[in-house]
Amino acid sequence: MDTLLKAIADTKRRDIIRLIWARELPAAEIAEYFPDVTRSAISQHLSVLRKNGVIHERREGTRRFYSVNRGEIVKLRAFLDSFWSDSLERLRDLAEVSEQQQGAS
Amino acid sequence: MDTLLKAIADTKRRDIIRLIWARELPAAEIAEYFPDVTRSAISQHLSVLRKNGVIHERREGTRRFYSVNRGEIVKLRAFLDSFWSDSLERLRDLAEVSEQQQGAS
DNA sequence: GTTTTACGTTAGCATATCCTTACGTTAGAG
DNA sequence: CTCTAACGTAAGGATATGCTAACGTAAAAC
Repeated sequence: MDTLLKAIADTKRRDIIRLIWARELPAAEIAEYFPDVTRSAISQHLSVLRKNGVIHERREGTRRFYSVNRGEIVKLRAFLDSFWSDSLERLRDLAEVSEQQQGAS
Repeated sequence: MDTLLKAIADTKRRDIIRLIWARELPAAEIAEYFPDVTRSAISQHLSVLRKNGVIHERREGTRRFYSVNRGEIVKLRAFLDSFWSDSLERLRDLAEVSEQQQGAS
C-alpha cells in the first residue's frame, strides 16, 4: 500500500493518470504532454504505475497503449475511505465511552 | 500536495495518525507503540507530519502533545475526491461527445 | 535483409528518505 | 546551581527516487 500511495504522490504520475483516464494513449503521445523531461523519464513513470497495478498496457505493433486500471483506483479509494472512517469510528467509540462515563458519574 | 501525500504514504506515519486521531499523546507515549525503531526516528516522523500540517503540537512543560489537524485531513480528502471526480467528469463529458457523435452519424 | 519506429532498459549521477548514534535544549526537581 | 526528564536536531550511512544519456529490442516499412 505504501508503494501504491507513493505512486500517486507525484504530480507527473497523477497527470499521467488524468491523461489516460478516459481513453488509452500510446507512450509517445503521453510523453508529448511533458516537454520538460525526456521520453525515458515518462517510460519509467509508466513502469512505476504499471508495477503498482494503476495502469494497464496493451501492445499493438510497436506501440504500447496505456489506460487506467479502474479496479486498482477503486481499491485505493476504499483503503483511504476505511482509513478515515476507521479513525472516525474510533472517535465515535470514544465519544460513547465518554457519554457512559458522564452517565455513571 | 506531493509532500502531503508522501507524508501519509508511510505505514508508520499512518499508524501515528491513527494513534492520535481521537486523543492527543506526548511524543514518548507515541514512540512506545513502535518498539522496532528509536525514539529519534519517531521524532523525525512527527516532524514530517507537522511540517505538512497533518498534526498539531501543544507544549506543556518538557512534554509535547501531538494531535491530528483534522482540517488538513479534510483538505487532503477534498483534493483526492476532486481528483477522482474530475477524472470521472471528464469521462462523462467524453461519453456525451460520443453520444452526440453517434446521434450525428 | 536492412532500416525505421516506438518503445523499454541500463548505467550513472544528484538528491531525498529512513534510520541510528551522538549531541543540544528547555522545563522542572532537588 | 546542578541534575534529570522529555524532547528535538545534526551527522552520517544505506537505500530509494527521478532524471539524462546511451544502449537494446521487437514490429513494421522498404
